[in-house]
Amino acid sequence: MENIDKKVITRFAPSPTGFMHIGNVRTAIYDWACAKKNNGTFILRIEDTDKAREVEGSIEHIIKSLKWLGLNWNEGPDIGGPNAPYKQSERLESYLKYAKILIDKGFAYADPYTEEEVEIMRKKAEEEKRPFLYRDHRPENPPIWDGTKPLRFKVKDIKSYEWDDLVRGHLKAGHEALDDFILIKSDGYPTYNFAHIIDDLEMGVTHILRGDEFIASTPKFLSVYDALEIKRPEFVILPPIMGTDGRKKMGKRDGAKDVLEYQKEGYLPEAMINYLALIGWSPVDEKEIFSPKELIELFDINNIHISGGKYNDEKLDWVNKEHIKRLPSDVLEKYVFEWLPVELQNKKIIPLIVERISKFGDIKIMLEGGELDFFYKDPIYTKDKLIYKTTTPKQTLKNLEEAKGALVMTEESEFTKENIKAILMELSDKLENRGQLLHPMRFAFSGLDKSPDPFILSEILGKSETIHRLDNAISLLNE
RNA sequence: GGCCUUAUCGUCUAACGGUUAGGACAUCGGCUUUUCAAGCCGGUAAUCCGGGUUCGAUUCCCGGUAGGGUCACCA
Repeated sequence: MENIDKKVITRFAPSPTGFMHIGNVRTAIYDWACAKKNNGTFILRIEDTDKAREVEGSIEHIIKSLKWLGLNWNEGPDIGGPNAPYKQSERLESYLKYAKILIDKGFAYADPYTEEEVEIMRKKAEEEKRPFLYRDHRPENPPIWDGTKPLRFKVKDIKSYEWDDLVRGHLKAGHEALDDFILIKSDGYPTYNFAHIIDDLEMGVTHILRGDEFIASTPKFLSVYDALEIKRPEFVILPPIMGTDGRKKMGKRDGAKDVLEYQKEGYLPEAMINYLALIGWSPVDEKEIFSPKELIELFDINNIHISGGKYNDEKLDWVNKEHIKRLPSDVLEKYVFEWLPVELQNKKIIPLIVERISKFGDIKIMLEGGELDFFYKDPIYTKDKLIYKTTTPKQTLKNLEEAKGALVMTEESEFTKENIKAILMELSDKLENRGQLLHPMRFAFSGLDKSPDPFILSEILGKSETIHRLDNAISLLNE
């Protein structure tokens, strides 16, 4: 409410340690939707302060993922902005500036110990079954900080912090959550705990959306805000996304895959956004299928859930299918044709494919199963396959010849599935069982146990090919 | 283990003290039908347990149980 006339500024701040998985993506979606909803600014910032864990090519990969999804940012490393640069490794001066302020205020000091020495103290505390706190070992007369030692924050006021989160409400932490943590590492790079605060301050970020793993370190952040005497942004804790199996939070280890894999499998970006938005948030009217544009309109931080949800790819498939159904025909055609060999790139077979897939990658499976072979080559099958269970070869032959006779009389321009259905239904209704005609027809066209109906098949094949395949079946029966 | 936190059908969720606890996915059944798919109709299925507060608790409070998070020179 205090931000009512203030512009909303959010940021998505991944570290370049690998690909984007659905957890990262959902955070980005909420950041994006939250900013867009309020006519605000959405910033992409790269948190590359851990050089050891950095993975080559990650930044490009992250940008590619976000672009595929259409989550466009207003400021970022690739496009710049008023608070450039947007990579933390290029913002070291800022961190140094605020580090000096903290030193001057007596809120920071050089850590004289080596990493190994601290580790020994930690182990000892562990053995004695008491929590390790660095501040219990705080040096009396720390050396002057020259940048070669870690710079630590000095907690002056050990207390239990309480604060308000826009999703979780009132939160609190024990005083042991407060410790003299490292602001700047011995390699000169800042830690997340420090860097994000400075960046958010300088970039004017109003809302920080992040996972619940940050609840425990929030008191550390608060103590920095206090020491710097700056106003903190709104905190928005997002519920975790659990993996399909088990109850563990979804991570790269268990099933969380690269979001670009979904692109490769033929999922629609708008479907990914739709489904992922729904894990941990839901609109007031229970609307389940929405476009990214509609999401922006519907989105409200107040409707973000508190507890976590499991990722479920069956529901993703359903959402994706719903989005495929809503695609304009020219866009749909473009997508489908990408997956088809040239000889199958025919508008007529699109509906037949679309009702059988939930993602475009399923087309590949149809192709491999030979489900679409009928379209460009004569089916191969044995005589007995033509005979419906309640009839004889002789009767089947008669039925097919009758049907052929009727279809031959049909004009090429009248060769639509509706007309064909009318003709064949009339004939088959006279029989003891419709299957006595319709089954051999279908088989003559497709040569498959499972296939679309003979009417649509016939329309797709066209008059001459239809007659040709009926002739093939008839001669097979005459053998 | 300490601290923090969460808890509605199998899954995602609605409910903001009073509902036959609603919807969606999945599942099952039916319709349609020559098979498959799609579509339409319908069914099964949930408030973790125990105490309070209240005329009345899914909802508020306490305890238990179970889950998650965190305790780095990672973010």
